[in-house]
This record gives sequence, structure tokens and C-alpha cells, in this order.
Amino acid sequence: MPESTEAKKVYRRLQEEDFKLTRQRRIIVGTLLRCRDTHPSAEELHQLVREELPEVGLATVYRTLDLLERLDVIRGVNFGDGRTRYELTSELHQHHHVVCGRCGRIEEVDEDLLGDVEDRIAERTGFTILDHDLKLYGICLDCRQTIEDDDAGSEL
Amino acid sequence: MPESTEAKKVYRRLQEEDFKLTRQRRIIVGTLLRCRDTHPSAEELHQLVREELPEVGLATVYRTLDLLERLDVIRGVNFGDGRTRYELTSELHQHHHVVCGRCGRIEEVDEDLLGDVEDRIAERTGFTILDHDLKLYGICLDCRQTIEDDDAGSEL
DNA sequence: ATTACTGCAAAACTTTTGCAGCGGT
DNA sequence: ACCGCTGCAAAAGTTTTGCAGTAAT
Repeated sequence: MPESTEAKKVYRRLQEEDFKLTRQRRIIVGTLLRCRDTHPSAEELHQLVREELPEVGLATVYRTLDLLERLDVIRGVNFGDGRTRYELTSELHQHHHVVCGRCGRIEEVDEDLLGDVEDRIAERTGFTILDHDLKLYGICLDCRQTIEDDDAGSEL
Repeated sequence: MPESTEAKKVYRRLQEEDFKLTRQRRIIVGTLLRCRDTHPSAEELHQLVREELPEVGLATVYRTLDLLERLDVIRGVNFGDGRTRYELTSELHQHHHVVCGRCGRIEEVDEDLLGDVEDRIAERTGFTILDHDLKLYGICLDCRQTIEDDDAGSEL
């Protein structure tokens, strides 16, 4: 697996800030880039990383996630399932999350429609708004289909 | 402390659903109503409840929170500080949270401006949207004042 | 060579669970 | 009197930390 330009950008970022570029960090960054659409938790990421380098410890994954978060490469998001999940900040030009309450699938919606909402709230509260986080909860198309099929079955 | 009509409404709710109205549950409900604007965590709530009835166990608090959440009396919210905080659902006609990243203060904004955003996202993703959660992160007025004062001091 | 980084194990912290006894109904 | 609820303590799950050894610069 050749290393992407994106990975190299992160490596450079680490070195600029005088952090060492270890094998573990390279693999963790690579894995995060490869999982860009799955929002992995620390534990899930750890499993994937171990496929490539089995002796990596979970603590290293946590420490690296912490580091990458401080470098603003990734960002922790909480979907209320008891663990922090991570996404690349480069993805978030500005997007929202749509979570299916049945199967847990998370989709992203690239669109920022919240500019004027922010302005209005800033005015009303006196806060300086720096960021926002919008999650929408519902049922995805597949699950709705399944539910409807089940209903049809039980109605006979 | 006389029991509010609101508390009584919750008690009735519990009994309708065949749950027993224990002293612990009454006190927990009362405390939640009294803390409506603080978004307490289970542990914080437990401390407050113990002021009134010291032998209440933390597990009971968790179990009661769980029950009240299932009865849709309260709702867990995650502000990313590692513990679940709770708010009354009666408060959420539809509101958003504004969190100060410096002092942690949470303010609520009562206004729902997201109807058409929801519609657009439903159309685009195929999801049936049932609910949403908008958090805004920034710096509150007091903290900005403090920061500016500090800056002024260090500039001399 | 230096010293940041790692793996492991232990600790810390939030939340859940098992069980014997208590208390609403 | 029944059986749901409670307190306690133990367990479970996620994240953090201490430390001795390893590896990047």
C-alpha cells in the first residue's frame, strides 16, 4: 500500500511540530485515512492497526488520537454510544451527521446551511460562536424498508 | 419544600406505567426539576440527592435516570466531557445548546430554525428524520471580557 | 547519545449488573 | 404478601497513566 500525498501531509505536520514519525504513527494515520467514512472508535481503529502491526498497544492508539486531535488533523465526535469516534478534519469543510437509530449507520451531509442560524444565536446570547455540530437522528432507507416488510408479514 | 405540580405530573406518569413511587424516585425527580438549568450528570445529581437522603446509591440514580428517559421525562445529552448530562424533555419545545469552551457554561436557545434544513436533508439522504441535536461552541460574553482584560494587562 | 515514544499493566472513571433484603402497592 | 425497587459491591467498558525498555532524530 503506497502512502498517499495526504498521509505525507500529516507526516510533515508532525515533524514540523517536532513530533517523531514512528512506524506506529504512520500506520495509525494511514488507517485513519483509509477509514475516512466509517468514524472508527479507538478500539475499532486499534483492531485495524493490529492487522498491519500486531504489537501496537491500545494506549498508543489513544495517545496518537490525542496528538492528532491537538494538531487538528482529526476530531472526536460523540454519537452517544459510549465511545468517542473520530473523523478527519479535512473532511469537514462543513458537514452534518445523519444517524440511523436502528442500524447505527452514519451518513454525512455536505452542506452548511447554518450560517444565519449562528449569526442569530450569537446576537441573542452574546457568545462568539466558533463552531457547531448538528446531528440528525432518524431511520435510514434500508431500515425503513425492512420495517415495512416486517409489518406486511405480521399483518397477514 | 412543597412538591410542584410538575413533580406530581411525573409521579402520575410513573404510576400510570405501573412503576412504584418510591422516596428515592420522588427525590430524584424533585432534584431534576430544581436543577432544570444546570444539565447535571448522574454523579452530580447523586451528590444533590444525598443532601436530602444520604443513603441513596449511585446505581439507583442511574436506574431512575434510565427509567425517566424511557418515559420521555428527561433526555441524555452528551457535551463531550466524558459523562452523560440530563435535561427535562419538557424544556425542549425545541432548543439548541451553546457551550462555552472556556468555562463550560451551557446556555439554551429556544428557537427552532431547522425545519427546512431537516426537510432538505431528508430528501437528499432518504432518511426519515425524527429528531436533531444542534450544539454551538464558542466563548461566552464573560470569558471574552476576561480574556480581553488579561490581554490588556500583558500588553503593558 | 538523547530523549520522545512505545507496550504493558495498573489505575481511573463512568455506567451496568447480581443479589439479598426492603418497602410500595 | 407479593414482587418491584434499593443499596452495596463487583463487574464491565472506555480512557489515562506509570514505568522500564525501544527507537527516531
